[in-house]
Amino acid sequence: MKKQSPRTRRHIRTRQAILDAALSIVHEDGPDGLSMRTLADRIDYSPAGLYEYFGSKEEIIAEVCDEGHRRLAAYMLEVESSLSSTDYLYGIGLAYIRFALENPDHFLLMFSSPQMAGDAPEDALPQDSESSYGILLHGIERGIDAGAFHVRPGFGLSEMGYAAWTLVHGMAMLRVTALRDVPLDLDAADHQALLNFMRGLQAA
Amino acid sequence: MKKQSPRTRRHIRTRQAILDAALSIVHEDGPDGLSMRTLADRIDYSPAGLYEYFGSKEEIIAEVCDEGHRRLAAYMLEVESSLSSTDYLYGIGLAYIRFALENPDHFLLMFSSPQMAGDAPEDALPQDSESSYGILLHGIERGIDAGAFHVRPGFGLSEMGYAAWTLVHGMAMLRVTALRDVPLDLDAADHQALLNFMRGLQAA
DNA sequence: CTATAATTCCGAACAGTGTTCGGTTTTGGA
DNA sequence: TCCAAAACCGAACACTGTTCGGAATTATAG
Repeated sequence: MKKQSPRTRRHIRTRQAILDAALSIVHEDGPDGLSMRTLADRIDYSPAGLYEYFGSKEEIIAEVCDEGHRRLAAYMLEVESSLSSTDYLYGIGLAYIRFALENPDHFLLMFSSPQMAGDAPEDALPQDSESSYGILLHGIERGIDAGAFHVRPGFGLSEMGYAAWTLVHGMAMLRVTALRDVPLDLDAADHQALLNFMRGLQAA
Repeated sequence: MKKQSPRTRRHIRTRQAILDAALSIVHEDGPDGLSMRTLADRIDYSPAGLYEYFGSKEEIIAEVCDEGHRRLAAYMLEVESSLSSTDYLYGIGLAYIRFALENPDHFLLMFSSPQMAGDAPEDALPQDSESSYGILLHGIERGIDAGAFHVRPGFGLSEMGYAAWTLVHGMAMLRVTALRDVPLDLDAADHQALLNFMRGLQAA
């Protein structure tokens, strides 16, 4: 399992250049600005040449989405783990929303299409500690272990994680779609919604 | 303000036929199946003829989205208003999700694009009792008036409405995108998430 | 009833899209 | 050195939304 030949090395390099250019275009001009021709132009290739590296445009977009999920997870990993369990979970939620607000087109691309999203749902949601959902689950687990969150029949870690995910996802999604340009203090509203969520977790 | 001439009557009739056909195509083949040519074919028109009734494809889609919001509101209006305030609000949330699950493509079309959605956000969200959000607000107001939901500083009707909307929207959105085809009992998870939300509202 | 004007409708075309194919050049290994 | 594989591109195909010119239809005014 050594290094590859210079050819395959260039291959993966230009492959990455394609993905980088695709991501740039999405961030600059939105998903509609991403065409095989503009993409090829940016890296001085012919449109046909791209098909030497990807089977279709959808494949490229799928990889852009994967990168998005990695970055989303990175946002969530930035939260200080020294915080109290409630503050920590609160920070996780804010990080999710912040990623959406700072990368609206990327976020929309990741979660607007029925497929996308690297979900390998065998019989459960991805619990690996490097995926965004896994990090979220970890935050809740901390609260449970600390006795801050109250587990009850039918409402354990999984259900709490689902509830938290849907809440922050709904806030993020609405703020980049229907509530874009609404002149209200949605940060404050998010704050209150998260507090209310945790009140439910803490209730005896 | 009498009836119109037979010409304008035909005009609005074919106009409606276009919208009906567009909605059918979205439901049958998804948004990608909706092209000006397939749309024109279905009502025995030429593609160019459509531009006598709509300025662009986007205009047509915008009206399809408007119709979607009306139908979403209709789902929520079906909830028995004789229920207790908590059961009523619970039903409202389920109706929102049910609409998304039964009309995934239509729902995605309504909430995937940054613009869309008939949001006239002057300085607040639409509170009219015929919009989906207005109905949701009404459900929460009932709980407040009945003393079931506890108002606190910074967390009044508006904030509760926002929190409820984002929660059900997140559940609906994820279930038609990332969580599509996940073999889990998400209905049960939705149930628990809604219960947890209300626990927060009820907490003293 | 007859001109005239407005509306309705379509064929054809334009610029753009993703993708495929054939052929040419470049490269790596035997 | 020779050959095969990989890389790359020009041209084309089928599709998209949209525009334009003209023809057919319909309503209105004289």
